[in-house]
Amino acid sequence: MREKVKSIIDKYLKDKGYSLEYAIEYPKNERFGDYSTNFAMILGSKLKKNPREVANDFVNNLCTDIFNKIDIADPGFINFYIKKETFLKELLKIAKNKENYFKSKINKQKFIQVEFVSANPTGPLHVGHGRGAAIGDSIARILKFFGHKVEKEYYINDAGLQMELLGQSLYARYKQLLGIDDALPEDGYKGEYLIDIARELIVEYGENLLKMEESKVIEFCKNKASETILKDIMDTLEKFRVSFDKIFNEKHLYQSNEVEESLNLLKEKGVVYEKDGASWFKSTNFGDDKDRVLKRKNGAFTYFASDIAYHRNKFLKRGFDEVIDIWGSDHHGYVKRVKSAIEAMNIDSEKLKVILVQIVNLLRNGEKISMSTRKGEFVELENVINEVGVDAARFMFVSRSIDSHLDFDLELAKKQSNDNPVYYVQYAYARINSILNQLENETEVDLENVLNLKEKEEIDLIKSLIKFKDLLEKAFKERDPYFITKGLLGISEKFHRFYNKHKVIGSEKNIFKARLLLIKTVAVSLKLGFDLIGIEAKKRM
RNA sequence: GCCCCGAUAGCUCAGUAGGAUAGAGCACAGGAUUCCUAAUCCUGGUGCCGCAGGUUCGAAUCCUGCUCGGGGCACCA
Repeated sequence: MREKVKSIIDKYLKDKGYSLEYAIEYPKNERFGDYSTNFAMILGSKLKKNPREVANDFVNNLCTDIFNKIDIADPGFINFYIKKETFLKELLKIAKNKENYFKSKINKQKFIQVEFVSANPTGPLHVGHGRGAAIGDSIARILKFFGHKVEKEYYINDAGLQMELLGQSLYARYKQLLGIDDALPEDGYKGEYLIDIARELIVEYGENLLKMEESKVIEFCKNKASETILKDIMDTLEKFRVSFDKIFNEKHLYQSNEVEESLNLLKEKGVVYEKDGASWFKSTNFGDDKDRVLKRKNGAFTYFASDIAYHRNKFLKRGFDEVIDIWGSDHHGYVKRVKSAIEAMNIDSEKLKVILVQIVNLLRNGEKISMSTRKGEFVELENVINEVGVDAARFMFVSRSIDSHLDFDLELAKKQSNDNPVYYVQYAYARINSILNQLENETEVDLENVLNLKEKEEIDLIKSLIKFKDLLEKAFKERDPYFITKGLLGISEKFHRFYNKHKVIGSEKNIFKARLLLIKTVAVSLKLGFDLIGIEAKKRM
């Protein structure tokens, strides 16, 4: 619909030989029509002409019948009032095309990777990971819906010091349980979960591990701990309806020699130099604050080095057209250097989109829950899911724009009332199904029937569906599922209003048919939105 | 010290590539159900858009400086 209006304006501009950028918006106030544009003001100032004159010329040259009226308002807005019939025809179009109505065309299919969560298997996931998971998974669903080829990936840094510490920590716990006095390494992992794993070791192996060579047993503990924890992480994610196409290990980049190759590639490009016994990447050439170390004095590669290899692998080995990395906002200092490295390898850094997810504050009845490790249990994603349910959690996580802090109140997420937006939208869907359950056969509906819709609540509801299409497109283009929740709330609000004022069952036959079509179409639209953010379309509540 | 993000109603947030009287939910008060689920709907008002300048027909939005909050500035991951 919006495109229709836009194409009319574009055609006018083209005929006149102008090209300019302008806005078409939904006016905040209903009395300014259904759509409004500022192009006359922009063109007016360009041509040094009165915007009203420009607007008048546009209106006088118009030939289309989709509008009821067109107003020119000060200081030069053009307000379009769309005919009721135009909306009703649009409703038929949605009803006919179902989900496909909401898909706008893409120029070409791209092969896109979405990499998210990527938490090291050194401990359970916390709520911050949960937000990243909900966002990443939803983005992948949205991209797929619009026709792109998508691969979801989880990256594990299993080559570094952290995993070593994990192994040592587990071994220490194991010894402690056997009554041997041993302290956790400094900066070791203190969580309870390692004690549980240590117990499993005792059940399986008794005291036998003590007989092994120290380096071997730590290696063994490292693998045991990471495998166990990774499995727990994946279980939690599965429960959260998040799955991955691939788990990628940092180790692989060393085994396949890709870290070395990447370093050589950068050397060939002349952006690596030696200083103080270390190898440095000249990232300042690409706008970074300072140069970064790739290979340390002690001969070990930095995490950054393997990350360069990883991104080279994504673009050059696997050929993604676009890569979306979803990181916690505390990693933002990292963006510049990774992009620098990508550019140094002659890859268009625009192809890498790093999405930084803002932090989550977990609240209970408005009180902030401490994030300290002592109370660590509370902030575990697993516990949150168990407490409030997957639907509420996923909805909450994507219900604010990504770069906005999120206050997540556990009590609110559980409330079964209109405070809670999750139930508000799900309830709308359930109400529709409750009506449909009481009916038997499908009825054929045509324009003739639909023309019977004339109540304000009916037209408003249709408008909310049309707007949903714009919001989906926005979610797609901005790569932010937040806009879907916005659309779902909009449709639900209009539906509840309609429902309270008008009957479907028992209304006059033609009206009944038309309303039935209307609510079925609403159900299809809601269902689509639910699917895209991974929440359940409940038929009863 | 340098860099990034934020600051909008009592609270949580929108504000769509500068536009019309700055919006929504919650909270608060009152009302609606003989009838498709009241987890719903209707009616009420609230703002130095952090501060100060600038750009222009027009700024919450763009520019500059400042204040406050969060985060980042390793041969850690």
